[in-house]
Amino acid sequence: MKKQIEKLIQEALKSLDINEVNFSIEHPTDFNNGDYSTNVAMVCAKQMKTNPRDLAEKIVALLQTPSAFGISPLAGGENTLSIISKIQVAGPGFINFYLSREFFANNINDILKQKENWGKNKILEGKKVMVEYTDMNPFKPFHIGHLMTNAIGESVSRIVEFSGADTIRANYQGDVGPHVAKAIYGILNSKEYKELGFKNINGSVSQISNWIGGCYANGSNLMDTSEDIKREIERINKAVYEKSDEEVNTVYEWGMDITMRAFEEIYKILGTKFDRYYMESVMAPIGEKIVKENLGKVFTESDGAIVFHGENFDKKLHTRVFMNSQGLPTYETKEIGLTITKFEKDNPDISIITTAIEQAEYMKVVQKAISLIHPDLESRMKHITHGMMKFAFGKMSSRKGNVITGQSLLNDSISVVLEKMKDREMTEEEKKKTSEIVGISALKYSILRSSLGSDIIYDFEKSISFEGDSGPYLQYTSVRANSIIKKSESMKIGDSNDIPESITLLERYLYQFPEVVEHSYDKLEPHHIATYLTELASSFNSFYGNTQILVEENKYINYHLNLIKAFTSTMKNGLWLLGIKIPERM
RNA sequence: GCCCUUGUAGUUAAAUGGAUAUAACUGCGGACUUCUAAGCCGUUAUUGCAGGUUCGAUUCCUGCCGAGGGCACCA
Repeated sequence: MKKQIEKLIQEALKSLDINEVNFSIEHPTDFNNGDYSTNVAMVCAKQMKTNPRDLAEKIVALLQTPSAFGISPLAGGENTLSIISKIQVAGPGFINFYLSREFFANNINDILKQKENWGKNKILEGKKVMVEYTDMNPFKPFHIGHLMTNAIGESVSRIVEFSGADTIRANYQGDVGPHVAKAIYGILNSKEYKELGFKNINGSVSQISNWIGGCYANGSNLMDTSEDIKREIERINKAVYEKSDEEVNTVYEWGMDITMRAFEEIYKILGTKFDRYYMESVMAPIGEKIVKENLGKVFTESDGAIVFHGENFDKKLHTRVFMNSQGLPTYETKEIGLTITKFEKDNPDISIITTAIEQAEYMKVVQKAISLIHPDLESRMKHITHGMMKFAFGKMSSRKGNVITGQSLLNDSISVVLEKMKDREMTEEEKKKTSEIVGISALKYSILRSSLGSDIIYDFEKSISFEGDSGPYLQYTSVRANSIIKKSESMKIGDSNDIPESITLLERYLYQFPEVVEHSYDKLEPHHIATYLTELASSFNSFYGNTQILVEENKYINYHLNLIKAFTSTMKNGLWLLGIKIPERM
């Protein structure tokens, strides 16, 4: 559509002897100003030494008459042209295009035909895209920061998938390192373990996993209190690497298994299924080899360590250590091992990593080092960063134990939903299932509704909403629409195909869905979809509130039902992109 | 000190350089009693400050102020 309008204007410009101008075609914020609008007259006015309105009038005249370039938009030519009903000059010189009744009616049929493919594009057709997100650390709790990365990463994966790519979801886990040693120290010195060993540690996988998270916090805190404990944790750390202590090995295996299973339970609730799991301990030697091979070329020795002087290649970068002076690989080196592994094994066309913003500068340096070794990878690595989740009263730290776990937040959200549903006539089973779907959507939406840059100050009352601009609002609207369709199936409905003359706001939003998906991919920002769906749902609710659909007097009933079906298709696809499911009832 | 991100109604957010800055929450007021009221309708703006570029700036550039993050052996 946009391209067709652009072509028309290009033709008109050519006949005015204007070439190579960058003009834009966009949707006016106010629908009174048409469905599409272009600023071309303002852009060219100076060059043509005329005022924008006069030029705009001239262009419109060309567009409206069969002309030298042989297209007559209003004459109903082959493809385009019965779709535009009016072209008008307005404001400082905008040319506004109004789409025709016919266009909107055809669009609804189109949506019904395309169903689950409605909104997809082919930008990434034939390409392979890897998206890494969530990046859990075994032995540490799944907290709300991970919830954030997961919601964003999953949505980005789905947007990429909708754009035609073969999508691979990846998760990178810190299976070794000081945090593991601290947790193991905490476990070994817990009352429960000391008395009866593992026999004394009961509960569900997630409960035990929480308990391990507590042990980690204890271990961290104790480390600061005595040199002996610090030395003991260092010993455990070494033992984990070398697998040299039998008791440590046993606790390690047990803890890894439990925490990884607990994560898997949460991924399942959240709707994520990873295709690849990478472990830090495996990536370390791979990265180490690469760093050593490029010593003297990319990396340099300094004070006994191996470093990369980023500032020598880009003054905005800085120096980072890749191998410390004891000869051990740092996180930077592991990142290199990870990146190279990804490209060697899966060879994605694009590799996207999603993390909090604190990793931004670090990642730039590491990616620079990698692209010096493999220049062809530079344009294929993308890093998406998002703000951090914070408490109103300071930074959250799993080391201090003041974290809100993902699970407890989910539970809070779900119980709010249950409270709202207490008077609904549903089985307990259905209530439970529904409250889970709705509770998660409230959380996900609160994360995905805003652009990725800024921090989110976490406040359950304020940030998790169930009304208005919220996930449940979108679900509720879909449920209401579905229930009309369901009811209509058991009714006798005439076969009138009348189409109302006036065009609803709902229709003016519907056809824009594929454009929004494309834009969202282009920016790699899911919030454009969230914003759009809220506008779309709001336009549906207005329509719903002002129109009685399933009544005999409604002569447009078939058209309305198709419109509603087109709406529910769009909502379903759009919410899928946000990782949100729609319940049967709520 | 240098670098990155960020600053929009009382609050939380939106706005590929466009027209009268868009919503939600809160407050106040209202309608229907019908397909789910988690809904609908009405009612509030010096875009942190000062310059610049532009026909046009919340958006781009410069400086200042505030918030968060990063800058050598943590992950």
